[in-house]
Amino acid sequence: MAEFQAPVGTRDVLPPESARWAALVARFASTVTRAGYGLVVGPMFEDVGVFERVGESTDVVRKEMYEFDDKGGRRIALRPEGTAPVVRAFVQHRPPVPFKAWYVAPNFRYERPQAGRFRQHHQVGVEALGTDDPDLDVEVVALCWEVARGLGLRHMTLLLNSLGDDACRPAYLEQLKAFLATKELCKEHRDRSVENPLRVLDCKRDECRAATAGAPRMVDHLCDDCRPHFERVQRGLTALGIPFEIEPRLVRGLDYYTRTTFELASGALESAQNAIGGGGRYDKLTEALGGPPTPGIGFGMGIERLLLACDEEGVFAGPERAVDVWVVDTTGGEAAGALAHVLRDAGIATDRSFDERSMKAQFKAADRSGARIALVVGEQEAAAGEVTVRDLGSGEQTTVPAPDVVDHVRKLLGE
RNA sequence: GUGGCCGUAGCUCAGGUGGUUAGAGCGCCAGGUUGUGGCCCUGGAGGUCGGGGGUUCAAGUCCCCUCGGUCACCCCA
Repeated sequence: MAEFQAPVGTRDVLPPESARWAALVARFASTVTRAGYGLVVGPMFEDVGVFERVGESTDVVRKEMYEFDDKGGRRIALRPEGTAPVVRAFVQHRPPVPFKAWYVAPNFRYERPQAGRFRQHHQVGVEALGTDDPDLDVEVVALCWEVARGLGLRHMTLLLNSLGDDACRPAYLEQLKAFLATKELCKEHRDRSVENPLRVLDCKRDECRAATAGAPRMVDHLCDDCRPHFERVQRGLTALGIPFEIEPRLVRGLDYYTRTTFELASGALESAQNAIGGGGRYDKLTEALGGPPTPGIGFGMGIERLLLACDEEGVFAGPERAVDVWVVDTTGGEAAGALAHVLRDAGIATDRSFDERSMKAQFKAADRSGARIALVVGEQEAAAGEVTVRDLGSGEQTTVPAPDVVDHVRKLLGE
């Protein structure tokens, strides 16, 4: 047991697993970039207020934040979620709308780790601000769906709901509150139900589950703005061939959501944590952070959970090899250095052995690396100014003049 | 925050009722093959038995504490 280990709830992602990680991020970036989303890079810690402002009654903010005072006495929190920082940046810089951004960043939540849950986890996500056009909802939800589909995931359920807006939600909340007042709730929500009755719908405990069985549903009380908005989102998704289920209990963990909320659940994950992505519309968030009224919508997807789901479904294995070519040099190693440099300069992924190991050892290393080709520089080749090119799959090899090596390798690699 | 299970080589694990120098497989290194990988054979390196305390003539093995891992509840990616 090493003296120092990664802190509780964190882990190290090393090669070769990290290559899969990088490939996932690249895939995500490609998908959303093609839809006009630009990368936003920001701090991974913020003034505590950025998060407090957006979710006072949520677990994430109430009891899971990593908070501390920095040396200047500022109250800091490691970001527990991705939306508030992007919205804070939007309010600070006021970029032209629609502002469509994507990110990849770590999130921190002080929870007990378990399968698919960490204290530091990583999310890729998008945020789009500046319009409440339901077509944007469709675009954003579709991106989330397509990213997962693109990885090869098939066993997924898209849950959809609408939480209404300022026009219809207050009246609904009163109804819900009145309904819940006659029920026995779990100890957690006995008091909190007044503060935020929606939370009760989300509670998994038996008491609350039973109490909310016949509760009024927000989707049945949407106003004349929200109802057609929600209907258009559904029509749009249907038109794109994206299947979804209306889930009236879907509240999500953060308070800022309005209208559309959604969650992508994996049917392949057997653990309790099966949400691989989630998000929704947050039309009041910019104002809460001191900005001009600006509607927005976004989602986040958990990289760890996406990869877990991929494991379960046996898809998205990641890159097979790290390099295509391995240089074997028994003349001291300088020739390997020179040859590797030339190949790398030509865009061919190349590695080599160090420490003047035996030819046998170098070939073993070549084999283990997964390289398809070994280049051999021994005494004979060095003397003749040649290089032996060996196909590690078939075992066939030929010796060519050193200047022709790159061309030969390219041909063998099928480029 | 609460609870279950588990901590022996880099990894996966053996080590009845406590008793001599703690083992295996895989991996790693070297040799068999003084210019060649995958298969095979041989050898080698590698362990504060998570840590601390206690019981005992004697603790990997029993007791306590602690740290860590894992799974679950709540909630979430």
